[in-house]
Amino acid sequence: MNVNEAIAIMKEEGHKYTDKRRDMLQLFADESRYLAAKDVLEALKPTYGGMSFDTIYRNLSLFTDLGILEATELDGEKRFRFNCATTHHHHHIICLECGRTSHIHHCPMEAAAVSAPGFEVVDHKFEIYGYCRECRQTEAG
Amino acid sequence: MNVNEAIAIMKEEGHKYTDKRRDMLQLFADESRYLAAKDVLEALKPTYGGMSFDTIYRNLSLFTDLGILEATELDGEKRFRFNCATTHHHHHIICLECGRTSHIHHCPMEAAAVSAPGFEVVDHKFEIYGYCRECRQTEAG
DNA sequence: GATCAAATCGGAATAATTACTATTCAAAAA
DNA sequence: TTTTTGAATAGTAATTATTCCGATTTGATC
Repeated sequence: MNVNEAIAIMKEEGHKYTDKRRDMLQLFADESRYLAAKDVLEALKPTYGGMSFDTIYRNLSLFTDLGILEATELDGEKRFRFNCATTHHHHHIICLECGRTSHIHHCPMEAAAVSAPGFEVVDHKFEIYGYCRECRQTEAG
Repeated sequence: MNVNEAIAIMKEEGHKYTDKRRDMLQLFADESRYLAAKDVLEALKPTYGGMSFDTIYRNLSLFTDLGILEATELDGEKRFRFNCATTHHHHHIICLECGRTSHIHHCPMEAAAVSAPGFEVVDHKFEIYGYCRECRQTEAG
């Protein structure tokens, strides 16, 4: 998934291509980490002074529905990142300080002998939380 | 972990034993599933008409700190359940409808060849979401 | 029973998110 | 290019979950 692919999907599905949508996509492409709604507002404030939260939330929701972004919930707020699992399914190691991520190339779903007969699985989550090397060094310094 | 153990821990740590705390613990012991703050209020409303959310949140937080409850975040709200991982570490299969849980007796942390050198792990989550047999039957019927 | 700190109540404050209406604008048609 | 039209947006109000705070109550200790 890259910005052009995302734009293609968006147009394909009959959604309008606006400056704000382009810049939001570019932001997520540039930052390979989880961002909250307020982070998006903060990042686009220099360009669009009065950008509405409504716009941000609506677009985050749209992009997630279209598979362009993936979402998780951490510390009381929803966070989004560019969907990097389109080529192969994987999970994330997430830094609690900066939101930076690494990949886990092992999906436990395969190994988990699901011991709940009759249970219909619709989703799963495997995430590791902690502090990345960079944040630990900053902290130490 | 059971109610008596929980009460023992609470007293041990110098916290007062109140009717509301006893009933909250009993509620979590009876329901082996994730409950949100409002679920607790709902359940204890017949006994204590005007129970404050402050009381509920404060106690949920206390119990979690003491290791009596474990918490997760789902669909915009924090949810809590009796800590059932005191004997052996495990994860949960969670019904999105009723919150009922089953155990996953396989922790992916052991197998996950963590590919983030320098990363300090502080927590991890492995959860499977879907619909349990009971809720699917209710839905179908 | 008296004392005191902790627990609780009730309501206000905060923060994230969603909803609503008037206005603006991208894209297709003329 | 201009017109048209419905989707997108701004600005603000409403909603929901959670936390905070001063006044009051209560469990545990003496």
